[in-house]
This record gives sequence, C-alpha cells and structure tokens, in this order.
Amino acid sequence: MSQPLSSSSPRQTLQSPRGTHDILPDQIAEWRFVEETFRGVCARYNFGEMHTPLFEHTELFARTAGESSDVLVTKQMYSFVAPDEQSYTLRAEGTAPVVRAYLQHHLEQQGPVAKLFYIVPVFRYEAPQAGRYRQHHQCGIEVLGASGPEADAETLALASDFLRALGIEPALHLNSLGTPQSRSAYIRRLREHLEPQRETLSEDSQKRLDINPLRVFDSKDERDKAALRDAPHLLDHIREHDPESSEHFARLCSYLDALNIACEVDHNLVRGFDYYTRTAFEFVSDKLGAQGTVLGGGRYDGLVEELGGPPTPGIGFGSGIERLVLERQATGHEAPATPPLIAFLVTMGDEARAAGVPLLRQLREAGIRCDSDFVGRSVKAQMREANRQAARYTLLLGSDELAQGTIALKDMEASTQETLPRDAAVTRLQAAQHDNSPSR
RNA sequence: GAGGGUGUAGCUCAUCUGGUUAGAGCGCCAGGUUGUGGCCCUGGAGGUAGUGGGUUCGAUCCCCAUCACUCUCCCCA
Repeated sequence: MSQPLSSSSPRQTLQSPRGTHDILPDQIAEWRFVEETFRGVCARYNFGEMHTPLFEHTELFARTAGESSDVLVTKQMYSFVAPDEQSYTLRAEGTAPVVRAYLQHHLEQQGPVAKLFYIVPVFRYEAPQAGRYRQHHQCGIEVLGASGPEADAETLALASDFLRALGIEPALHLNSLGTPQSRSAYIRRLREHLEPQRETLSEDSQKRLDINPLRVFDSKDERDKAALRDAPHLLDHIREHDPESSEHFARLCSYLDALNIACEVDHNLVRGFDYYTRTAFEFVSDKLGAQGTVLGGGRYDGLVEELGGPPTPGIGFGSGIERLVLERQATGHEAPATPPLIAFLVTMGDEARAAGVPLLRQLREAGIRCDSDFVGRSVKAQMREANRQAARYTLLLGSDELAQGTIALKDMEASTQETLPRDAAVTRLQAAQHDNSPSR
C-alpha cells in the first residue's frame, strides 16, 4: 500500500502510526456498545465517571512504574519535552492519573470511599501484536479507601457483570500477593529454590532471578516451568505467615462463592511492584492467543502513599476495549443494529433541489433521521442510494409537487407511493421515526 | 529488543516452475425508463504488483534492504 513519505514526495499518503488504529463508522456501533455497557454497569454500582488529562508529568508514571523497573520507564513511555522544558508523558496506564486526581482534589474529604471509573486511551511503546497496540483503550474502575474484602467482591462483581453483559465469559484467575513484607519473605524462599537451578533457567528468567524472581512465574518457557514445578507457592506461604492476608483471601473466596462467580486460583499470577497487595486477578480468554487477558486488576494498598498521599487502600481493574471487541467477535457477537434511516429525499431538477435544502432541515427539526443526494445525480441513482442506505421511505420532489405544494412519499418496503401535502408527509415520517426509535 | 509469516484494483483473491497490453468476484460510476430503488443485462473508472536497490535479454514471481501488517518470545489491557 502507500508508504509514509520520507520527506521528498508530498503526494504520498500517510498512514496511522504503527500500533494505532482508526475506528471507522462501521465499527463504531460495536465500540459504543462496549462503552455504554460499561457505563451502564458502573452506574448501577454507583461509580462516578471521570476524565484525566491525556498527558501527565512524567514523574507520575515514573513513580508508579518504579525506579527499578526497566519496563515502562526506559523505553515504553511516550514522553516528550514541552516548550517549558518539562517532561510530560502520554497516559501510560489508567490508575496513576486517577489516584493523582483523587489526591489533588481531596476526594477523600467527600467520604470514606471513592468509587471512580473511566474510559480512556492508553499509550505504550510496545511491539504491536494481536491484541497489543501502542495506543489502546481501557475502561476501568478504582475503589479508594476501602480495605476489606467486600470492596474486592464489589470490584469483581462489577467486572463479572460487565463481561457477562457483553456476552463473553473469560475465566477468572485469582491469586493473593500478600503484603510487601510477607511477599519479600517469600521471594527470599523462592530465590533459594531457584538459585541452585540457575543454569537450567531461560536467559530471561536468569535476569528475573536477580531483579524480581516472582516474574519467573510469568514465563512460558518449559525450562522455567520445570524449575518451578516443586517451588513453594506464594499463596501457601501467605497462609502460613500472613494471617491477615490469608483471612482476606478466604473471605473474598467465600464472597465470590456467594456471588456465584467462578474462579480458579492461579499461582502463576504475579505482579511486579511493591505497592500491589493481596488480591490480584485477571479474566483470561482462550481465544485471543498470547494476549488473552481481557480484564486485569487487583489491590494496591501501597500506591496512594507511593504517590505522596496518606495511607489509603485501593483496588481496581483495567480492561482493554480492543481485546473485548476481539473477544466478542471471536464468539460471534454483533453490536445491536443502528437505527435505520427514515427518509431519503430525492429531488428532480434544480428548483426542487433548492427547495430540498430547507425541507431537509425541517425534517431534522421534526426529529426525523434523513438524508439526500449531494452531487446532483440522476433520479435513478438517488433511488439506488436510498435503497443502499436502507431508507424506510423516499420523499420525491419534482416540478409537479413543487407547483402543488405536495410531495410524493414512497414506502420502500411495500413499494407503494402516494402524493400528499408536505406537512402530512412530515407528520407521517415523524410517526415512523417514533416507531423506529429504540425504546428506552 | 529477538525470531517466523505476509504485502497484486476500495474489499476478498487469481496470475500455473521469471517471458507479449496483470485478471475475477464483490463494491463503485453510468446506461438499459420524459421523474423512481432492490433482480437482471451492458459498459466504465480504478493497479508504475508496499517502496528502493540488485540478479537477468526479460521480474508480480529470484536476492538484499526498507516500510507496514501479522504471529511468537517478552510484557501487559
């Protein structure tokens, strides 16, 4: 296809940047459906929608990504220096900006718990792949101020309802990460277990062993899996040494049971950063290849402090809209049809064409969804267009009708046509529009 | 960042081991009706074969590079 120009040929067309995508009119219904479904579920759970800026001070994401992490900070962020010589970064994840706003606007003063949701684009410089893009869109929620497992249950109930409303049922994977204290004790144990087998690990995992041994669990390499086969499980360690987290997990499980939400404990489900605590979960599809996580989240009781706020527990999730759409397509779902075009105006001759301009406006003012030809095509072509647009009715305006102050109204399905006064036609179309409007 | 696959009209694809003006279906436009759609018929527009090099008498077809897409590792949504 056409190529991005390399400076000299101004006539070549540009493409959207790698890993970004346009969403065209024929796909927008599906997107809207996902977004509106999410808004609807959030409304029922009494979450408040919010927007945050597309870019933030780089420091915000640098802090949540952790100084030690080579993941986000080094290469994966879209950072730029503005004319004020400060470094800014395009939203690299959903949670940090919300927490920043929570602190900045003192939402904690409005009550003990803040329940927030958002639908936003997220930018990361990654190698594009199926279900992984450089700009993707996330819908997510954050519950700030509640530490008990009820908040975890609320979060998972909302997530589950959302996915169910979309008609998809990915598997819920659940784990507990304990607290930074119990986790670091566990990491020591894990390191002791893996260190002797160092040579048998994959190259990646040998590095992980030094930086964050927990991450070895992420690996799909058979050698790593073998090394982990009889490694101690984080959850077992927590059960033995972290009674509070253990209790939290047990109660959450019983809530999920009461909510009829099936889940499987996944000992390989881990997170890299210190501010993650206890509950971690992912809804994973088996139809999406390597990027199967359709919704992921967990508890982050240490994050608000990390961002300079008072100790505040938090839990939330993010869900990739692109992946939700892929999953729905993979399971044969289609967005509800958009409301039909009620009327298409066909004009004959210059005079009628001119008269059509105000007539169209009158129809729109009457609430009628209608359209017309804009390139002066033949009547036949205009009729074809009306048919292509699946218009319920065609309005025909020519010199005869013009002279009589009437208009011809053709029912495209029944193929019947009658000539009637303009106002009568408008009234008729209004009724048709009403019948075809989605009942609310 | 590493590795594999792909790249021909708007879309989906042909073009048989490199050989004259690169084809089809769908879509689009127009005609078949002085003012009328869906079906049908006819005609038309639209491609320097992603791009740039190379090999060759000759390349859509072979080689190299580059770009894009795609899949996997990695990571996450």
